[in-house]
Amino acid sequence: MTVLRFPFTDHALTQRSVSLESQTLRALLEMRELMLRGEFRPGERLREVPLAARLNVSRTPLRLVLDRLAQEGLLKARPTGGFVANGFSVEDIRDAIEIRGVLEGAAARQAAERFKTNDEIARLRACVAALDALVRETPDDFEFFARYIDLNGQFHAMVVALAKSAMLNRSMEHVLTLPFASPNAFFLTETETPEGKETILLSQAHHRAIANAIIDGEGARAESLAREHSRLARTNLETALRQQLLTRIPGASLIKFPEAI
Amino acid sequence: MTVLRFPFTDHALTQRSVSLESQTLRALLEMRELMLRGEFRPGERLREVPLAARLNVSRTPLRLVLDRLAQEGLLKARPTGGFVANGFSVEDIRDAIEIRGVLEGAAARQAAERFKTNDEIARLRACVAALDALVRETPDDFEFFARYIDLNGQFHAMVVALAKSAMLNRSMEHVLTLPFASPNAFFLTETETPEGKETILLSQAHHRAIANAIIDGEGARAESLAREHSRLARTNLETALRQQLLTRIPGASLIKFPEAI
DNA sequence: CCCCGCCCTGTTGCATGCAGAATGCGTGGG
DNA sequence: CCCACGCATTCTGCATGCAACAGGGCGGGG
Repeated sequence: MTVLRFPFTDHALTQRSVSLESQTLRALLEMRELMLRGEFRPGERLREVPLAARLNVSRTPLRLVLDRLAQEGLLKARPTGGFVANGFSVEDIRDAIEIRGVLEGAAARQAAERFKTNDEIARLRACVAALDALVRETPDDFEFFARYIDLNGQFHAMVVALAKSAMLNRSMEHVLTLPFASPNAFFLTETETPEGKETILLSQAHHRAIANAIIDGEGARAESLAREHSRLARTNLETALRQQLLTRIPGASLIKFPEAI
Repeated sequence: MTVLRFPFTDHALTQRSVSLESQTLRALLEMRELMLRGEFRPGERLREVPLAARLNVSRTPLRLVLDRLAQEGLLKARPTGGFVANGFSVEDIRDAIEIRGVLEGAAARQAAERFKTNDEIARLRACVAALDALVRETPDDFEFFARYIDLNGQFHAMVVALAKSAMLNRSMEHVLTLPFASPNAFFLTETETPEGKETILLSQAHHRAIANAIIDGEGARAESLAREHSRLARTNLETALRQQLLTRIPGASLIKFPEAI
């Protein structure tokens, strides 16, 4: 998710001319970007006035954004007012992955149990086939990365969509607001470790099996497969921890370590 | 959750003298109350100026509240701006219960798997014992109702707390912002149907079994029990539907029926 | 030397005013 | 008669100013 950067950070020139979206949305996107880039240390207090100046918005939309980020979990509201950048422990990341696994498991089961049109099945198969073809090639260039991340994200989104549960969608979105809970969070660490390639192949085997279970209506199997699939992310987390690669995952700067960094 | 009501709805008298809390919090609580009481029909557009007048706040804190309620799912932001009261189908309620079940299942399993202090175990046992004693009495008065709702809520909260996962807590809270997903949502229908008493006893049997499984470290059992436990809410939902008792659950007015009400 | 309390500055919470955009209605044309 | 277009009236998004509050530092007392 790339975010538009503006070529100026200067004076209070009327932004109306360049802003194609609302101030609030612009500020929200840019603020998320700033946080995920690690512009704020965990625990750091965020002051509205300088932030507003930095984002080129007034305090009114900024406060909306801060409130929203607090709901998403990236910020924490202080009881006395104001906000603080939130930090996440490695345990938190494990737990977030666990919850994604649980929800994806539920999604896969419901997807298996509920009615699916031929078109939906075809698109699921197509997504898996595309991933199959991609991981067989393995040209480790940027094009490959982008395509894998796209297709992997599509697959996971498709499973949730096939569950046809607006409520599940809602919960899933909520979990995924935490960047390191995303199915793609550990892709970069996968490409940089010796066992990474293996992991990607295993991951794709999971995708195939999950899709088959869904198509065949095997709910219990779909669920346990999806859960196990999410454990790959956890394995990747441990590997990344061992190899000090954690800076490669999104939102890395928000991770609090017990001792030094 | 009773909400303070103010004895005046009149002119723009400076509220500073009577408001013990922030305007935003007051407006948030009152707005939730209004929605759950059915003051807005599903799909109805909410206009800021009259609402602000009604809640005796200015538009600035009100907009924070509306934005927040939209995140919680009670409102929906229109693409062109403004908000609309959200409606929920019976399917949505089923799905929300399902997700609560899935998350509570995960909580129960993690609670079983993770370390528990003697004190925590004692408090869990005490809660179950209190519920046991309560349901054995069965004096169907208001006092009983209040106590059951309190203890039942405590039990469910305790299971989540024992999972010791801030992330799970966060997800659970998010699901529970939908009133009909709460573990207590169907209590009133339970007290009004012939099979209700039976259901309460069965529910309590579940509580006992879940607690034992957690204490004994039987994760898989705890999970499947907790899931099955949530199915009681679904059964209650179907019963309530058959007997037209759906108006007794919180947020009833937000339910959209295919045909007439 | 340490702790408690007061004052002062910086910061947040909120109200309000303004400008631009949406929506609904009326009118005219097909 | 129906549809489309334009205008007027809201309504929302946002900036700004003000007042109260927090919290940090300094001074005085124990």
